[in-house]
Amino acid sequence: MEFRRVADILKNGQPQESVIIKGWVRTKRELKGFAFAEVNDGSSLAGLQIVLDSSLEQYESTLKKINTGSSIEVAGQLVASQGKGQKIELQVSKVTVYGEANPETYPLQKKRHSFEFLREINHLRAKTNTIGAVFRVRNACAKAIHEFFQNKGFLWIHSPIITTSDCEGAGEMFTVTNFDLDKLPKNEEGKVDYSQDFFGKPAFLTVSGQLQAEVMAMAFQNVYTFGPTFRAENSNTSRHLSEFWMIEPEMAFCDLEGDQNLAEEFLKYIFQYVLDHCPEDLEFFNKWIDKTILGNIDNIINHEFERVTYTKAIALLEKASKKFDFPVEWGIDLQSEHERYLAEELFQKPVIVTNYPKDIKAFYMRLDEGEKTVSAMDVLAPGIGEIIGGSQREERLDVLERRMQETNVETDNLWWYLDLRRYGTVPHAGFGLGFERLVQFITGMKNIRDVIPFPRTPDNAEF
RNA sequence: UCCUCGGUAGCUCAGUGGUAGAGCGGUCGACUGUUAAUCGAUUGGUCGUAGGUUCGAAUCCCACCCGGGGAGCCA
Repeated sequence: MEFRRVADILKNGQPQESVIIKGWVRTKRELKGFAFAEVNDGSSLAGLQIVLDSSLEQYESTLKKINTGSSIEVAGQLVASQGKGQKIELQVSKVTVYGEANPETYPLQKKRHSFEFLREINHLRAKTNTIGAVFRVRNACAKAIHEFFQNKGFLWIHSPIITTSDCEGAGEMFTVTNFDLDKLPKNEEGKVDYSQDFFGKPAFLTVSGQLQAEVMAMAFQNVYTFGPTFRAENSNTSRHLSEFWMIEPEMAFCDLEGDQNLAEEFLKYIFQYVLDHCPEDLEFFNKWIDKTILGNIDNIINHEFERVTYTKAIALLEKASKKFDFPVEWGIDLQSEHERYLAEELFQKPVIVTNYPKDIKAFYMRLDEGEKTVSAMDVLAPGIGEIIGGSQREERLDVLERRMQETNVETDNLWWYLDLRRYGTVPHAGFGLGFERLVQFITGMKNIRDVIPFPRTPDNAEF
C-alpha cells in the first residue's frame, strides 16, 4: 500500500494498484448496499471517486461519519470505473475517519456559494473548487516568476518591509511604531517626538521595493523583488488591497527598449507556464468564471506586443471614430476606456505605450530629450488594461536633483538614492506589476479579495 | 473618501401596509453504478440593529452597522 496524491492517481493510476489516499470528502451518494464518495486532497481540481461496499467493517456507522467536509484516510485497490464520469476509482478496503464535519452546521454545501459568503468563512473557502483552483494557479504563477528570473541570472532581492523613506512612490503608508499610543512623547512644539520611537525617526511599511532594487542592481546588474507591499489608501474596490505582493525587476545597463523586451518576454513566459501546468484549473475558470480568459492568454502568448509612444497613442485616439467619456488631448493621463480601445479594438493585442508626459509620471523616470516626456512605459493587455508599469530611471545626478525639486520630493531621506548617481551610475530600467492583478487576469476572478489567501482591506483584517 | 444598490431560513432569493414564502441544503425513507444522483416526505425565521409613524410594519420614515458594484487613487 502506497500513499499517493489524488492528482498523481488521476494522471498515472492503473487498475490493480493498491493505494492509500488522505483527504476531505466533497460529496457522498448513498445507494442500497453501497455508496460513492468524492475525496479531494487539494492536489487537483478533480477528486477521486471512492466506492464503499456494505461488506466493509462497521459499514453503517462509518458511512454516517463520512459527510461533506469530513477528513478521511482510505486504503484500497484502484479499479476501472463502471460509471461514466471517471476512468478510475478506488474500491475501498479500509477507512479511517480523522475528523467528522457535522452536516447540520458545516457551512459549505454541495453547491455553489457566493464569493461574498465565502469571504465570511475565509478559513474554509480553500476547500471549494474555485478558490482551490485560484491558489493552485497563484502558486504556479509564483513558481513561473522565480523560474523566469532565475533562469536569466537575476538575483532575488529581499527588499525591506520596514522603511523610513516616506516618499518611495505613491500612496499613503502605514506607520510602524512601538510607542504606547495612549502616552505619545511630545517635543517642544507639541508634536510627536519620533526621536524616541523604535527607529529614532518615523518608520513605515514599504509601498515598493523599487528604490532598494535599484541599489542592488548597481552591484548585481539584474535583480528582482517579489514580496509584500502595503498601502494605507482608503480605497474600496475590486482591484485594491491594503496588503499585496509585487514583482519589480531592475536591470543595470538597460534602456527603455530593453525594459519593454523583458516585460514582453516575462508575460509570455508566465502565461505559457500556467497554461502548461494548470490546464484543468484554467479550463474550469474559462467555463465557470470568465469565458474569455483562454482567448486572452492565447492573445498574449502568440502576438508580438504593439509598441507606440504616448504622443502617437494620443493621435490615434483623436482619430478614432469612437466617442470617449473623457476627452483626449496631449497631456492627459490615459483613462481605462482609452487603454481598452487601444488594446482591444485598435490593435487587438497587447500594447506598450511609452514616453509619457513628465507631469503625470514619477520623479525617478528618465527625462527624454526635449524635456517634455519621460522614458516610462505601460503594458496594456486586452481584457484587463494596464498590467505592467515601468520606466528607464534617471541616472544623471543633476537631472534627478532638479526633478526632485520640481516635484517636491524630499531629498534628506534619499541621500543614498542620489549616491547611486554619484558613484558609478549607469543607465538602468525596470518595471513593476501587482501579483494579485496578474492572478486576477489569468483566472478571470472579478474581485481581488478572492485571489489572495487572507485579504486585508480597509476595515477588514480578519483571519 | 464620494456615488449607488442591497441586508428576509444554513445558502441563493421572492414578498413593497393586513396570518412569513420558494429552490437548494439538513433530516427521515425508497433505490444494486451514482456524478452538485434521483424520487417521496419533513425540518428551518427576533425579516441587519435601535428608534419612530400606524389599529396593524419585512414593507413607510430616521439613525447606525455590515456587504456588493462604480468613481477617485493606484498595483
